[in-house]
Amino acid sequence: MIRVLLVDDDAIVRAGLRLMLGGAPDIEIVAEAADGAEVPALVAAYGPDLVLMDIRMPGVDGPAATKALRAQPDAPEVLVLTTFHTDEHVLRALRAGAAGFLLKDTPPQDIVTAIRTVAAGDPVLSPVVTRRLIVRVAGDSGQDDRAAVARARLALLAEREREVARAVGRGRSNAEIARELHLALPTVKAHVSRILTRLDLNNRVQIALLVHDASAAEDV
Amino acid sequence: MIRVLLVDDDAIVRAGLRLMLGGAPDIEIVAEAADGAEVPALVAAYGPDLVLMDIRMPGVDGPAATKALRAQPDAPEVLVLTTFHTDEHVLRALRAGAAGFLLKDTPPQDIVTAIRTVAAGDPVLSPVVTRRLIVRVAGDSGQDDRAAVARARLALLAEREREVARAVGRGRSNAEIARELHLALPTVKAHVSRILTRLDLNNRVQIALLVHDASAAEDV
DNA sequence: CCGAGGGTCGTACTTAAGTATTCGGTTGCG
DNA sequence: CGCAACCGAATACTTAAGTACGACCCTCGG
Repeated sequence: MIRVLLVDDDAIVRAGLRLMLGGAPDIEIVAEAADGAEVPALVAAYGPDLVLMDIRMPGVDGPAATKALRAQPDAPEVLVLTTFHTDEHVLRALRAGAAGFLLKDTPPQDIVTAIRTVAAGDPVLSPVVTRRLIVRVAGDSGQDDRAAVARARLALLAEREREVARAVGRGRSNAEIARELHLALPTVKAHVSRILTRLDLNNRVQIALLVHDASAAEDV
Repeated sequence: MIRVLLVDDDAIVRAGLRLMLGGAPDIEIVAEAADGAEVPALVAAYGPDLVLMDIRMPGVDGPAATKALRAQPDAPEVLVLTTFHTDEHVLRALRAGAAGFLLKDTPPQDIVTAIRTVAAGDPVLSPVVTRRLIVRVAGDSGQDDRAAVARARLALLAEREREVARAVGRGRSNAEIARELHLALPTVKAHVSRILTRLDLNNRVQIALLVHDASAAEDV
């Protein structure tokens, strides 16, 4: 039996969902809330397996409530069910730790399926949301290559040189680098100079950009 | 009727899929290929609605074939079906333009459903893949904030100053910027100097880093 | 109308960055 | 062993970056 906590400020929506989920024998709505602020107490009281959460609510909204929830150990899974699917909403919800993101126009049967999937620990996203995520990662095209190339280039440097390069990448001046790495100023200059010739760059800004590229985009 | 082209170097896998999809009355396998190189010709000849594509193949592999395909107008949708789901595989496939990415251990019924979904234009991802995508975008946590903060700071600058800042962000020297923006060197220096004081920075490298932060992470 | 802010440029100066060359010590390799 | 690399450092120099002031023009809002 999947124990569900329903969180939506609209009583009509809650009624609709109750009706919709009533047909599923393995799903039970154990409590309801109209505000994210009530969620922690209800979760503590009823220990639901899953929280069906709206995003837009007065007071504590969905993502905020989700974040608070998921910070706890063995928190229930959160399935966000909403009318709004702007980039901001999607991102906030997923970052808050939601395992699913469905639009309210999803067919009832699919919502039931999604609840089972999320309760089982698998993620579920509406097609629109999936498409955006794909576009987002695919939009990074070349990013990975850039990062790989940058890393390969930095690999050409000696250990100490890479340290200096990283410091340059943090926006440090030669003098600061000298202090940080316990070196004399001329030494730092020598390193920077050799980094520039080795990597065929013109100035420290380009070192900084290269270092940044190298540290970006780890892979999916 | 969904017309499918089957692409997999393993004849046994193709036989298995043929059997698996035989039960679906609305799905028809119109052709098969064992190599990505054959795909363009077969697509041209049979005009399938969907290509069920393996990733690892001798010669032209799945992502390469997908990329070639999707470059054409009204190309068929591509559903990648594979045993391997490393980050690299997933990314390459999605970037190549695949609309779906399923693992071969997906239950037959779900594969059939996925084919219908993808043929209808909606994306489909295996839970593992979905989870990675979520982790990836969620992993950017704070990135957005950094980007937003960076953009807000750049917004403090006048239009011309921002242009100079962007040039600095490209690793340009003052002299180069002067040439690019048709300015005198002193003017560029004046701009850079005012950017530094306004944004409370110490040197041009930090301007570059700020510009980079600002241009990162557009939003889903 | 006049001041504020943007944009441009100039001169003059200080400081930081980058180059060149040389040196000494260490470690690893053929 | 001898050579090559890495690491640290020095001196001396050139060039770029950054600061400080002053000046001019333009536009826009009080």
